[in-house]
Amino acid sequence: MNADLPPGLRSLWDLLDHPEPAPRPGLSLARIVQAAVEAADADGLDAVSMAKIAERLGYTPMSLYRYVNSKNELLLMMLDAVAAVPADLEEPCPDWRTGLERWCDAHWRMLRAHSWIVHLPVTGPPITPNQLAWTDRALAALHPTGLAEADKVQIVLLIATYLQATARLAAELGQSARGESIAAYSTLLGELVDGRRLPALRAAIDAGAYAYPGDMLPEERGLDYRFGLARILDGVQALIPPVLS
Amino acid sequence: MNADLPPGLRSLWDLLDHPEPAPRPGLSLARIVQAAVEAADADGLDAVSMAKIAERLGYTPMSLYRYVNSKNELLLMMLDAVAAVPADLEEPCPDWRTGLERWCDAHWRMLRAHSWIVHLPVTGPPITPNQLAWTDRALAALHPTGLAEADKVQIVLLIATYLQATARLAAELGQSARGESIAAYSTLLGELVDGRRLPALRAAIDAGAYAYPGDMLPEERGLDYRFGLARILDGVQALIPPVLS
DNA sequence: TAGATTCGGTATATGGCATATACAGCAGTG
DNA sequence: CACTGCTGTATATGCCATATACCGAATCTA
Repeated sequence: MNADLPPGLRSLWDLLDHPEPAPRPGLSLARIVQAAVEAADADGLDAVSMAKIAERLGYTPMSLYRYVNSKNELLLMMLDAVAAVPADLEEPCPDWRTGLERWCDAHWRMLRAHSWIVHLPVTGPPITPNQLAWTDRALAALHPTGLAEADKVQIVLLIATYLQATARLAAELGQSARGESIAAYSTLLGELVDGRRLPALRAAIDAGAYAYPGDMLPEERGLDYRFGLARILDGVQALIPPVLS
Repeated sequence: MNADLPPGLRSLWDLLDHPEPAPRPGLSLARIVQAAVEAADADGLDAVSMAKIAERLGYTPMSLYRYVNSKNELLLMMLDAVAAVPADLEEPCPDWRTGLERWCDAHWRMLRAHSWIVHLPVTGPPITPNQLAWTDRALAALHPTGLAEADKVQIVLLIATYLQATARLAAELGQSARGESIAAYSTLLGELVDGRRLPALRAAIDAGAYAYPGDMLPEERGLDYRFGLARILDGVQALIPPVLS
């Protein structure tokens, strides 16, 4: 509309529709990262492109490169911005198991609150400050076990990768709202699986191992990390030499 | 039936019952998938674009769309093409633990032989024929435990996600040849980590938990899945009610 | 056998993407 | 005054997936 408006009037009319261009106190790294995180939280990683973030801030795409060397770097900064370790994890817990469970709970909440994290293109091993802070807290939680440092590191790796992978699966299954998609998944499985070709899987399906009652909340639906975590922690327990009392 | 099968998968499952008609000269689905797998094996997923695969076959980019509905579908087919379950997993193993270890060994070999698998953009929960075949074999391996089907499913999920995540980490760390990059990683950690801020991590580093002796092969270097797997299996063991003899 | 239809492959174009390069205004500073 | 650096912009390159229209040949149909 307003296509043939004389050039001088154009800006006047534009001012009517968009009263204020925008109060722009200037670009900054923090504003860029914040805008990118907001976009990703709302619409997923696809909503994070240099052009879209710049537009959201009222600038041109190239302007972002004054503050960020590449999109990959921006993604890393988004991750770190979102991965602050909550304060209540700081207090040491005498019981290693509940300490680790608390750690997992906090970590899980973070992953689920920003589910784009699990879709980030992988650039390298964990190295951002907050990633290392999470590692540190988990190692601290394992301190009461008296295990060797190398073992503790492996265990933290095990737990962290497990949480991440489970969050990823949960994000995939839960992306259509309200578990609708998980129901579709289980019925789909039921149709596809041939009992002659895949007898064990067929038996599991028939036993209802994939059918979660409809009145469960998504978090209670087997997308939960708790079962797997319990197995892992049992395995860790078995590694700790029994205390002679 | 099969009402809601995603479009890409339909053909994958249909191929099971009606194998491909004839390998005539000219383009074919099999040739496309094969070329794409070769490209990915050699140069990673970045080498898989419609144009590049077409060029590798001596055709124009759009020609591929006669056989494949989208690139995503092609990626799914690549995955399934590469994920055949080896025959020696078919024989049942009376000892569930060694059965699962064999399963993991085979799965790990597949993941490491085609490390692009762990970088595939995630499209949904596992649903291709061969993915389900792997699940079936793992469930079968767990049969001697006598556990509930739902528990077995969770355990398989746990193990599979763990393997995948570990393979992903291994791919990242090992991408520059010969563990050079893992050495760089550990020295980098040593420089970054402040003992006041991250005491537990600092202690682990100082204890050498991240320093792998240079004469180890990459597979023995803590990028191994065996430690974590042993913990998981110990945890599974703890779930099995002891047999009264 | 004539006409229509289908099939395999192609040409071209659209819109998105990250980002290299060059440049314009403006701040301050000598 | 000229100079320098800082911030944001304009433009362009090359890659990407893919929609649409087309073309020749084979195959089917009347």
